[in-house]
Amino acid sequence: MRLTTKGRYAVTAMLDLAYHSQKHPVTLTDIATRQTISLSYLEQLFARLRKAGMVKGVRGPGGGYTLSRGAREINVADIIEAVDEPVDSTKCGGKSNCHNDQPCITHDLWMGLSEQIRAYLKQITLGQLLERELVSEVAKRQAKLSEQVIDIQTLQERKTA
Amino acid sequence: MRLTTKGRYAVTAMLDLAYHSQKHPVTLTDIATRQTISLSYLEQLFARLRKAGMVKGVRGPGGGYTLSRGAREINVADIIEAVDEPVDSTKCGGKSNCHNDQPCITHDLWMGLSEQIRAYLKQITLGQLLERELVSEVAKRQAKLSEQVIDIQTLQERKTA
DNA sequence: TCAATACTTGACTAAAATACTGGGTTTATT
DNA sequence: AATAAACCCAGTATTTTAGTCAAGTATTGA
Repeated sequence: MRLTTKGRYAVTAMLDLAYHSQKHPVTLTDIATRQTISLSYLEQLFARLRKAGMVKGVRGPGGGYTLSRGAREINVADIIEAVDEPVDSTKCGGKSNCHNDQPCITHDLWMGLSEQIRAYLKQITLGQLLERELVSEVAKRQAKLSEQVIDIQTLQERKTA
Repeated sequence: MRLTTKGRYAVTAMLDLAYHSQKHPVTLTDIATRQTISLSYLEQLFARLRKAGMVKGVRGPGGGYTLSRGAREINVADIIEAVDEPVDSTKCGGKSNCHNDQPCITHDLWMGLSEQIRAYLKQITLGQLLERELVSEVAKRQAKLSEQVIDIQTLQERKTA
């Protein structure tokens, strides 16, 4: 899970879209001027968001983009993953030479942390952000999270086994 | 708060250091070979980490780097912020033209989210990662977090006031 | 002292990602 | 038909990443 300006652009644009596309589709030109993002860059981002099934394009005059689901069904992690290139970050992936090795331990530690962040962003939806329920909503789900979350200790034990 | 490969390198290297520098200082050459990171790149990263006061360099034969504090006193957010360029991400900063404006609302929404992530990573220390207490430790602090966390609603109200 | 060790600094560079420009084509509305 | 919009590419400037190279400086052990 990376967190770059690209992801920020995507989330910002999706927030703008969610906010304005209640009745009519919203054109990328509108979002571009409101959020001061270049139109063509938005086109690139929305091409990916469309492929990921998060937005629907409506062609022709009066067209634009709408969310393909409710704002409450779209979470931040999915938006970021849709526009970001999938990062391998494995560096040892399936290689057998990296076995019970030091690099792999710290690698697993990072992976576990990264997974935590992803799980965290997965709980936060556009709807929550717009409705400003973020704090309470997230707080409510934290108990659940601590059980769902990837168990690093298990990962470690698999490695040394 | 960005989350890039650069930050990952830094955290990985710091984990390696925390793990190995219990008795003697650890040379960057050792970390470089263990974690397969180029020595000179590590030098760049550790120059920043040293300036941030997170590590101490020990010169001369038998020298190397050690943590300047206990592993439990060093959190992941600080490591990442030490090596990453400070991202402005304001885009409207102190400009008065961005007042009660649409861009600023979504901007604030993103800032609030970003702050949440930072607060989250701030709770996670090298010590926890090494001791594999991550899941339970974090779970314990979640109740506190929900109160400390930045209140987006307040931010919004300041804006429209 | 002297030499080995290791940190420090800076300039430079290749590669990748980011952000953007500009040209189109297609589709649907009026 | 004219227009407004999505959609599609090819290219490109900028920035960041990750690394190389080279010439230092400081410290310690023998």
